[in-house]
Amino acid sequence: MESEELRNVGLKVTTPRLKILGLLEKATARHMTAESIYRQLTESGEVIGLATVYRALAQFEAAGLITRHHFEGGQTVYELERGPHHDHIVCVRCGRVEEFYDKVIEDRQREIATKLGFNLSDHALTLYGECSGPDCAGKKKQG
Amino acid sequence: MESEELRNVGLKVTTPRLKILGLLEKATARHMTAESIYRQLTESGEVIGLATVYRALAQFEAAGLITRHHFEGGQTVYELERGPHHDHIVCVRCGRVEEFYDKVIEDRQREIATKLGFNLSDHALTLYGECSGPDCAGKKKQG
DNA sequence: CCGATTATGATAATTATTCTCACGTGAAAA
DNA sequence: TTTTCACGTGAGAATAATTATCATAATCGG
Ligand SMILES: [Zn+2]
Ligand SMILES: [Zn+2]
Ligand SMILES: [Zn+2]
Ligand SMILES: [Zn+2]
Repeated sequence: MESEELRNVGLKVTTPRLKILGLLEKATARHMTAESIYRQLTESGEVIGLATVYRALAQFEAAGLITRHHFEGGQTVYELERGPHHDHIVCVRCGRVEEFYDKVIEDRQREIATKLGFNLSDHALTLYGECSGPDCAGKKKQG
Repeated sequence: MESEELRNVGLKVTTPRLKILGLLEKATARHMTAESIYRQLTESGEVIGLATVYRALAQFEAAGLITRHHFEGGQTVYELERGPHHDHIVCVRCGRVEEFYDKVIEDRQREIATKLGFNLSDHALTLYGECSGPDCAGKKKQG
């Protein structure tokens, strides 16, 4: 139950928090912006403030329930922190996001940080390119 | 001469552009924000508009003269595109930025993109951690 | 030097996010 | 249950970063 998740991290169980967590669970879109979360909830009849969405997301992130990513183009997305760590590759044409995990890269990062005298605490790796998905395949070389 | 650089990429040689390029050359700080560039120029007596700084930076980036990086904490920095590609490691405490290049990681990225059906065009890799520099060494565990 | 074109500075407008605050709610205690 | 009160919430104001507007000014080929 989502209520448990909230209690486990010391957050009161409130309707807005449950709605937001619930939305993120419905893997409809693993990566959502604060705005899209607000919009989806509002459009489905919920009465919620955008500020509440931002507040909840910040708390969830601090509690480790979700992760935030800054992609180019100014979009900041959030996703549930379920399963192991992974990084992203974003299609610069259609915006599709895929995930990947590469042990070699992860290990190298730690080595590099150590070599430079840093105590690695986090990292952000995002690849950008054109994908071959249905939304992109036919759009080559056109406006 | 910086004027050459501008002409080579098809940009008119203007005072603001020269001042900004010049500032970036004076490796005083390899990584600068639009605001810091504006401030330094203004404080040194130049009359320049912040909008002009943003415009010039965008044009320089489009022309490949400089590169832009989005770091956590909302800071967007620009740096001259001189020498080979590199990524960054940022100290989360003092903000110090170091650069590194790792062939293993660069190669893996390309392989990963290919495997996922993407035509890799760019990537952003930033490591975060605490450094052992002079500004940080003594600040452990204190506010 | 001249004029068409492009750039610039001041400032308004946008966008994304955070803050403020009066009011509402969760949950521990009575 | 009811009480209590710290904490959460919605609406909208306030910030911060970036972009757009526009009248004026500078660039540069002729
Ligand atoms: Zn990773
Ligand atoms: Zn993801
Ligand atoms: Zn790289
Ligand atoms: Zn440091």
